[in-house]
Amino acid sequence: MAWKFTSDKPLYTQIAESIITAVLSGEYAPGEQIPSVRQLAIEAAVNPNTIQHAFNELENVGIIVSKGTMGRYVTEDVAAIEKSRKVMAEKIIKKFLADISQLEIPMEEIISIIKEEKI
Amino acid sequence: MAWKFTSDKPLYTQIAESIITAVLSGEYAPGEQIPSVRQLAIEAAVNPNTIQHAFNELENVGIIVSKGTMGRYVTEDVAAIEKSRKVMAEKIIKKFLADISQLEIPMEEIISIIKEEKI
Amino acid sequence: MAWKFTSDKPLYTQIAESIITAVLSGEYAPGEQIPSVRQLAIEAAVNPNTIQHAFNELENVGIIVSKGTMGRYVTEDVAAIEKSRKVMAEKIIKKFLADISQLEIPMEEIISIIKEEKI
Amino acid sequence: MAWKFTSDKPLYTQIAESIITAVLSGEYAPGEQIPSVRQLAIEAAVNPNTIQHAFNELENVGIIVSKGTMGRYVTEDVAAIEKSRKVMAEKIIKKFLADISQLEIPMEEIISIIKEEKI
DNA sequence: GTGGTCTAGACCACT
DNA sequence: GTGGTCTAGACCACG
Repeated sequence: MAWKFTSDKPLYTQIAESIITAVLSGEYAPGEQIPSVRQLAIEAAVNPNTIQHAFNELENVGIIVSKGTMGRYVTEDVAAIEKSRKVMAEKIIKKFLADISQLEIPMEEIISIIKEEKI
Repeated sequence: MAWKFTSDKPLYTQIAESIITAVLSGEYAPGEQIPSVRQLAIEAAVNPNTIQHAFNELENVGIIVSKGTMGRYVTEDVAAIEKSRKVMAEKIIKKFLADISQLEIPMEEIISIIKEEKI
Repeated sequence: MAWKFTSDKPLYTQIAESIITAVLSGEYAPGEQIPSVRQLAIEAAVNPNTIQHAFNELENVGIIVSKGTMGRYVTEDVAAIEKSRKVMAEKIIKKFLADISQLEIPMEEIISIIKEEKI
Repeated sequence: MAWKFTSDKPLYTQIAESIITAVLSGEYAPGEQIPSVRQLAIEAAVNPNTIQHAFNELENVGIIVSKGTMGRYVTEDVAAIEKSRKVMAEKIIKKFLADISQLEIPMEEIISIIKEEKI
């Protein structure tokens, strides 16, 4: 896990996103235990409260589940993970389209720029 | 100008974006005078300082120029406007790609979703 | 007289400076009558008040003298003109040195840049 | 930091310039944390908003960066600092030449005056 | 009436 | 305690 932070988003959001990425990419498998708050806090060199906040977000989304004193685990519900992926994708794409449409640029041009950038 | 605000972004940002849109779409022509701070404040039902803040951002970008007591005007430098459009588009697209790439979704799928949404 | 205005300084200052330049360059000779407020206002396409304001500044500096209903004239006191030139030069240079010294750039470099720019 | 203000320029400009000077002279090192808005406000005996305004200018120039609730820092990008120095120098020199050229004083004389003043 | 600056004071999110 | 946003209200220079 690479812990690099920017300042355009809250820390806890960035941490949550990192973990989501790890789950979606399979780095954290379904049902696998997630490192503890304290351990992650040390790893990422942030305040434990921040990790806690990130975990709360992830539980709300349903990507991780807390088993009380036994720690937190990636949900075993693979469908839930896939659904999260879709929901997030739609959210991001919707925001993107809302933003970009203000610029009055033809759709084909946008797509061609995307393809270029992606190379 | 429709003045509907959300709470996910600062007011002054949303106002600045509205004006940018108006300029890029040609609603405000190059060299045209822009409504005064106080007038926009009333229209948008916000504090004049907030409008001023928005205008400052636009001046930094170079889209509008202040002529002191004679009011504010859309820049006559059409190239500057076009450049702003490009710069902003790249910024938005870059952010989008950074966000979406975390989800590990194949590029073709992303583009097809974009096309669908856009319809 | 070329009447182009920028917005970084008040109009009346720019007009006063234009007239000073005309005097210092000899375009307006010592003792020569200066165009009337109304005439200059039309020429420069500005409000007569603005010209008036500029004239006041110039009278304070002593570069022009009012002869009541007979109009305004460039002072015949050539020494006064020369003195104005020096005073203004020193003022400008002082401000320049104050500004540039903040940047901690060696003097020789500054002078060499000036010489380059001037070419 | 000596907090003496004149009234020919806005407070926030003077504050911004003070900080720039501190950065360019190395008093504030790259990556170093800058005193908080509130603290500077007390030190300089001005309203926090005024400090904030000054900081905004500096962020636009790229000399300082905000890390959200973790405070503001001098940019670690030394090249950015050097670039700012150059850009500002050119701006000041350009303005100076524009001002001084109106007085129709030979270049050599100007330079000699500068050298004298500087002594 | 126009832009611009400044103050005082409040509220919010984040750590 | 940190930055950030917003309001309300005041004052100034300019035309």
